[in-house]
Amino acid sequence: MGRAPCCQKNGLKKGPWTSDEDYKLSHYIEEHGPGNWRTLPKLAGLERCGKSCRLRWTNYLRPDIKRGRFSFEEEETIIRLHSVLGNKWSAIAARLPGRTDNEIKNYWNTHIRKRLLRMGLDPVTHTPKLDHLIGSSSQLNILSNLLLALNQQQQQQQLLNPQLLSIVASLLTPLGQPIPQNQVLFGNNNISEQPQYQTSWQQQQQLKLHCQM
DNA sequence: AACCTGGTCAACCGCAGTGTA
DNA sequence: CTACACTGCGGTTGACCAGGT
Repeated sequence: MGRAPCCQKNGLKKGPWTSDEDYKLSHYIEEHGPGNWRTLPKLAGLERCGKSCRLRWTNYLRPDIKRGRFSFEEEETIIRLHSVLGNKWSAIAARLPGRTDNEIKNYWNTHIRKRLLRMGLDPVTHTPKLDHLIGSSSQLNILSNLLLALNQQQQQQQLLNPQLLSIVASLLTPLGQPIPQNQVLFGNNNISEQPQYQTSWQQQQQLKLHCQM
């Protein structure tokens, strides 16, 4: 339970790695394996702490690391897994061969997070940001996004709040025309074909309340 | 050309979990 | 049971770069 001893004591090097250090580290690990990270730097002739070496190896030098841009499929996988796992970057990385948790975390924070925000989705909950929802002119788009998110969750066999579902269903129902639940939940393509939607203030408040839960 | 701003990402920091003496 | 060592993880930082003014 104790804290790891501070690794920067006694003049150990910090900051960006040189190609010489990279060579020493990867050469040593290829010959001996990582073994004990604490003793590795000394044995490999590096003036770094073990923690720094481990990070450099796992995030950069490991031979099975896939570099370059994330594919569309990878991006979709990250979004889907994040909606289930949250900020469990290592768990997400475990399902994306060749990608590191650090890389995924960076990609999330710099690309995906912003994209979701632009779409009016909360990057934490993957549900519509209700600040946008209330009084927004693009209410229908946001509700569609919510449906999409719910649909994804359902496909992943997650537990859904039935009350939330019924609220969303009612929000998307044309005035005085109840529509079958299946159509709402699985007929995303039909959303744009619905003639007219009205959302009452009470419905919005209800939804807000449920989404905050 | 110089400066500013925002995006990107490698690396660091600190905490928590686990193993062991 | 306790203390310590080691490892792993998530959040944050800061250097670097490109594009805009």
